[in-house]
Amino acid sequence: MKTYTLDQAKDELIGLAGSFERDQYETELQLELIGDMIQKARKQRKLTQEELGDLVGVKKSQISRLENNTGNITLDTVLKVFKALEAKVNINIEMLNKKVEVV
Amino acid sequence: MKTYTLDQAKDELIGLAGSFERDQYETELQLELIGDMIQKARKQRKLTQEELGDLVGVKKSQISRLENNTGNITLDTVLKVFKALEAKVNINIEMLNKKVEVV
DNA sequence: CAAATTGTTTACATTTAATGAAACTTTTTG
DNA sequence: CAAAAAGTTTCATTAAATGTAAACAATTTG
Repeated sequence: MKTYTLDQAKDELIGLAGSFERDQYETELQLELIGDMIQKARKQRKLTQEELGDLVGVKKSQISRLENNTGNITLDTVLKVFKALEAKVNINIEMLNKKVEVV
Repeated sequence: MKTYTLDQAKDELIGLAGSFERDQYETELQLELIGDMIQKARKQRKLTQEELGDLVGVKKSQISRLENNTGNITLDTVLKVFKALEAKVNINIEMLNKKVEVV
């Protein structure tokens, strides 16, 4: 596998490895985690990288790169991949410390 | 302003325009909406595009492009901008129709 | 209304994401 | 273990994101 940080996150966010108690993964958006979420979703679908690649319309090598957080993925790519995985992507923006001027 | 679709979304997702009842915006991730979320957050902070640009480290023209959904933003940029806006970005992946093979 | 501020668009350069092909590595299977 | 399958990495190319500056346009203000 890869780094420990990812595994920690996975355990915490997705439940124990191997179990499918949840079908919804939520976390703070981080570049390093998006690839992992792709991989997790792909494995849940029991697809190989090549199969997912076929669904998305790219080669398996590209899927590998996306999963391994090479570079800096674009939103378009995120959406394409999760659409192929029949997953819905939600985003949530939380404003911190309400410094809003009350005019 | 821009298109009606965005306004509809805003009304539905963020509450009536002008009111700040919510400080959290959540929606299905769409390329066309991310720019709007940036703009909404920026305005909530009472910042001009130039000021936000300074915080992020880019020119105001770039902020404009991001808000107007020119192109296809990268996750890195998404994170940079919302960090400057002191906002937390959460992402949520929801697996649809559980086609998971039960091995 | 005129000036100032704010936001948009364009032109051009630079960087980088996306991608395929093929070699290479790792894992799985029989 | 050997073959097959799955995954990773390298090399090269293309397209697009990003950056800056400057010209424009729109909005706000006095």
